[in-house]
Formats: sequence, C-alpha cells, structure tokens
Amino acid sequence: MDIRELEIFLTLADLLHFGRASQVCNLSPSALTRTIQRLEDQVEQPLFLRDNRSVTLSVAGEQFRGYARQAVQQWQGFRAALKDEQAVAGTLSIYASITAVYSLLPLLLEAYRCAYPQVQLELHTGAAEQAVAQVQAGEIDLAVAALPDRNRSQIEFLPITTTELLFIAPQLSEDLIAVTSNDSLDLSTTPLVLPQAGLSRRRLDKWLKKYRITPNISSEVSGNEAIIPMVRLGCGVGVVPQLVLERSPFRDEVTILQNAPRLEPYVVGLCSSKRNLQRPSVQAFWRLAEESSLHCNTNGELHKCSPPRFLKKSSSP
Amino acid sequence: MDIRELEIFLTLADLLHFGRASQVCNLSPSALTRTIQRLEDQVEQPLFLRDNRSVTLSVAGEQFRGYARQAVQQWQGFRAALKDEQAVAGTLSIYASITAVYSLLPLLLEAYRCAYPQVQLELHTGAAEQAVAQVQAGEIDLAVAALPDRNRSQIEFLPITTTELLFIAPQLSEDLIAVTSNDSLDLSTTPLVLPQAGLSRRRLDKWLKKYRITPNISSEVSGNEAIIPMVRLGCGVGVVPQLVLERSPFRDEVTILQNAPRLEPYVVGLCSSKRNLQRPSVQAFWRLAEESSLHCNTNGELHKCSPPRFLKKSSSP
DNA sequence: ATATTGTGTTGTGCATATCGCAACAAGGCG
DNA sequence: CGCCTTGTTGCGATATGCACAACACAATAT
Repeated sequence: MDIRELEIFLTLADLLHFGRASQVCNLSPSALTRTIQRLEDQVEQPLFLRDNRSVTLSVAGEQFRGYARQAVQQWQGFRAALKDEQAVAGTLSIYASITAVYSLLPLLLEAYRCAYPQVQLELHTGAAEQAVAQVQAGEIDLAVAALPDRNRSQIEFLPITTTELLFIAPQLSEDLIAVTSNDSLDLSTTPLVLPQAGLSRRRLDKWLKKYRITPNISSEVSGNEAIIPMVRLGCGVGVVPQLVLERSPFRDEVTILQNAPRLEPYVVGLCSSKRNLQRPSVQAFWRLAEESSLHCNTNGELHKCSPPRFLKKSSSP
Repeated sequence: MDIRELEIFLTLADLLHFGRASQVCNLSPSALTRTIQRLEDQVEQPLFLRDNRSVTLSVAGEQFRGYARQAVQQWQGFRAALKDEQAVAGTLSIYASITAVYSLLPLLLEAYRCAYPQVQLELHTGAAEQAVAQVQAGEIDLAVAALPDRNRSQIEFLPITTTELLFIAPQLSEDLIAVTSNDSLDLSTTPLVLPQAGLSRRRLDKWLKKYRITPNISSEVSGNEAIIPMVRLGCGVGVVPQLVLERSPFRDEVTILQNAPRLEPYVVGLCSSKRNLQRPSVQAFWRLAEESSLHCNTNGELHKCSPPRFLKKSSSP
C-alpha cells in the first residue's frame, strides 16, 4: 500500500488505458501492469477488467478507487499541514535572567524579530538557576543559561560566550579582606556574599572543597544580580559573573579583586529541549544564535551539538 | 508510505523502545532503525528523538502518529468492507424467458437459495432476445440466454445445455405442408410462423439464404413460446427450440416434422457481464451452474471462460 | 577510575523485489 | 490473411530490505 502505487492506480483508473497511464506515470508498460497486479494481489480482488481492447474498473476497483483517493489526499494533507507548521511562525517563549535580557539577548532578539516578524515573542525573566528546569519542563522553548555541569540528555545547549567569575569587594573597605601568607585572598576568614544556589555557587563550593576550606559566609542571596548591591553595602566579598557585573548600575562602586582564586569560567548559551528544537520558530532562533556566536566566541565547541541529520536527501540544485 | 511501515512506526511510538518494538514486529533491530529512517526521510522530519537512553516522539512524530493511526485504520476498514461485501449476500437479479424459468432455472435457483439463503433474488421474465442487452446495460446481473453469435467482450457466457431447433406443424393438417421432390419440407411454399427476431430466426434466415429460398411467412410473433399456439391453430409450420416445446402445454397438440432442415442447435446458458461477475453473489451462482452443467452437458467448452486468475496467492493448505 | 551493560546505529553480504527491454498473445480491422 | 493496437510475460540488471555482527555512546556498577 504505497502512496506512489495508489497514485499510479488512480491514474490508470482515470485514463483506463495502460499505455497512456504508463507514459503519464513515467513507467514502462510492464512496470505498470505489475504494479496493478501487485495491488490486486494485496486486495485479493481484480481491480480492472482487461479486455484486450478496453479497460474497465471492476466493482472492487471502484471501491478501491474511493479508498485510494482518500488515502492519497490524506497523505498530501498531512504533508501540507507539516509544511505549514514548518513555516516559521507561532510563538516563541524565551526565559532569561535580567542580565541576559540586557546583555546577550538584545542583538539576537532584534535580528530574530527582523527576520521572522510573524513570530510572537514571549520573554520571561527570572533566576538563571531555574532556566534549565523550565526548559526541561517544557514550559519554555528557549532559555539563556549557563552550561549545566552534567550533560543532560533531552537538552541541547549552544554556547554563546564565556565569562569569568569575578571576586568583588566594596570600594575602600580593605579592612574586611583577609589575605594569606602569599598575599592572596583568604576565603576562610573573609566574609562572603554568595548566591544560595546556582552554578557560580557550585563552582565556589567545588574550589573550597578541593582546598578543604570552610568559608565564612556572611549572607546568601538569590540571584547573581543581588550580590552586587550587597557587596557594595559592605557585607563582604562576592562572586559574580563578569557579564553581570558589567551591566550592574553599581559596577563602578565595587572593586574586582585580582588576588582571588581563579574559578572555572562560566559558559553562557542558549538552552532548549531537543523536542522543542524541532519547532521551526525555535530552530530559526537557534541558527541565528549559532551564526552570531561564531563572531563573538571562538571556542564554540565546548558542547557537542548533534549534527542535523535531516533534509539529507534534499539536494539543493 | 507502506501500511506495514506505518504499523511498525505505531508500535515503536507505543513502546518507545527500538529493541522491544523490533521484537514485537518480528524484525531485527537494524531493520527497525532503517524503517524509521526511511519514514523520516519521506516525512523530511525526525519522528523520534533518540538519546542512547530513551526514545521520545518528536513534534512531527506525534502528528505523524495521528496520520498513521488514521491511515492504518482506513486500510483495515477498507479491507473489512470488501470482505463483508465478499460475503455472499445482497441481491441477485436474474433475467430469463418463461421457458427458462420453467425448465433450466428451477434446479439452479433451488440449489442457490439453499446454499445462500441471505441473497435476495429478483427474477425478471421477458423475451429471450433481450437477455444479452439487459446484461450489457447492467440492469441485470445474470440472464439465461442463447449463446450470442458474435463473441462480445465484457460479456461472459456459460453454456448449460444445447437444444435442437425443431420444425413443428399442426396435428392432422398435412394439407398445408408442401414437400419437395425428395420428400423433405419445402420452405418456399409452406406457410411459416416465425419469431420476429431472436436467434432461431437468424438461424433460419441463414439457412434460407444459404439455399436461396424465399420463405412464405404467414405470421411473425414475438417470443418462442407464442409460436406453438399459433402453429396449433393451423397458421403454419413453426420453428421452436426443443426446450420450449417440451414445456408447452400444447406440446401434444403439434407434431414434430422429421423431414425438415436441420438447423444449428441452440446453445443455452448463463450470461453475465464480466463486471458483475466479480460480485460474489453472482459468482456463486455461476459456480453452481458450472458444476451442474458438468452433469447434464459434456461439451461445456463451446465458449472460453476466462480462467480465474485471482486468489492465486491464497494457497489453500 | 575502569569495566560492564543497555541501546540505537552502521557496515556487509544475501535474498527478494522492481524495472526496462524485448518478445509474445489476442483480438479488431483493412 | 497480415497488420495494428494493447496488455502481458521472460529475462537480465539494478535497487531495496533484511539479518548478522561490529560499533558508538552514555549510564551504571565495581
């Protein structure tokens, strides 16, 4: 029951002439004869009555014609529906932290809006830590997030840029900063302002564990953005991604500590479920980001992106 | 877009596990993979998201699943409908002359009714000459008729019996019968009672033409049955099939002329359009007649019956 | 950390199917 | 009676589909 065979059958049912039908179908007469014979074997009924002079539809043939018409139409309808959906349209929901909205997103969003104005954009802001969870839950198509530690299946990640994790301190307040013998920051005594959760917290914890240091945490906040005003108030030394600091209104009112530990840099990128990545509106954004990330970041291969194994037969002429 | 492939897809869409699905489908894992890949190539969209650990339907896959379910169901529905119709049922319309109804049909009809009581029978009586026309017009499924002279395509004929064409005369009225020098019936002077049309008329005309005799036609009637009472009344000598004479209530009141020309015998049989012969109720009657004609008539091959080239793959065990 | 297990995919050889070409069969027509 | 039209069949070449085995990759166990 191949669609192609059904189309051949329908052609013959219209023309009622093997020779002409075979020409129309770009088939040799014998191939047509055998295609019809195959169909008749499958239906277990003759579809045509051949008469060396004329070809007629049998009773079963007429019924089969109805079936075939319907089947072919449904297939074409399905393809058309898929193609319609393929058209970049619909909605696109993006989740990002405030910082991301201010730093990474503007360029991308502008380009996207320009290229696909029909797509209705939904922009959700929130804590960066929740981005991956939101994507995984399917509540959102795309998120700007840090590269998760563990490589989660079902989630695709596209690195856009990397940013250092910086230690910042209040200006003119070196009295609360302790240093070790070799003049570097002493994290066991210096009071710290840290996020409750999130990647930068995990990075720091990892570092502390490595060197078996118990930190002196003066306050925990939620969200990287909130750290900076806390530090500015003199609560302690904080750890923030450089990107966050750059966009902060208080960026000039804190100082970056040079003698601090070097934490693994923060990889920021686009994050989507593989499932939603199928949707053309999402895919389009993804492609846009891929192209632009090539310009601003050279090491774009921190994370494997599954190669697009599709459209492999569509050989563009 | 083979139905089998759709079923395989649906199985995998249910199980979401290549290994188990391949077992259920009696397929090797690689065959399943490639079947799905074929489908994905045809749809030009990934249907499943594979993840080395889990398999998920993609968005396109879900839509395709809907299509596939529908397509499979329609195919099965079509097959079921065909099978239902295959069940010998429905109506069967038979056309026959009065004589046929009395002579040939009773046994066949009884056997048929016994074997297929659900079939609603319609019996139409009329002039034998119109039988073939009625069948050709499709107004009737089956007719009892004389074998047509020309072998018409689209029409199938099954000889059941042959019957002689007899010359009959009124009893005790030898004064109107003229004989030739060699004591045989003289058709140029003897008044004749003939049917206006029909096979027996054509046979006689043929004979007369062959011997260049101009007949003395005293009256023309329609229908073989009507000839006998006319002859009995003394209108002249008539030509009737033996079968008609045997069933006539006046059969003992006319005499059969032995010294008459011998016309080609009349072949009587079942007649149907090839098209209607596909219908199982018609086919069943046909088969019944084939079997019974073997008993009463040895030369059953006057007319080629196209061999049933179907069900050729259904090898009965 | 390394080995093992689970799972889908790819390489390869073989069986079968499908196609085109050419020859054939059957009936109508001059 | 031979020719034409038209569908079918024989046959060799090619394509398709399958099973087996090896592989790739990630998660889990040891």
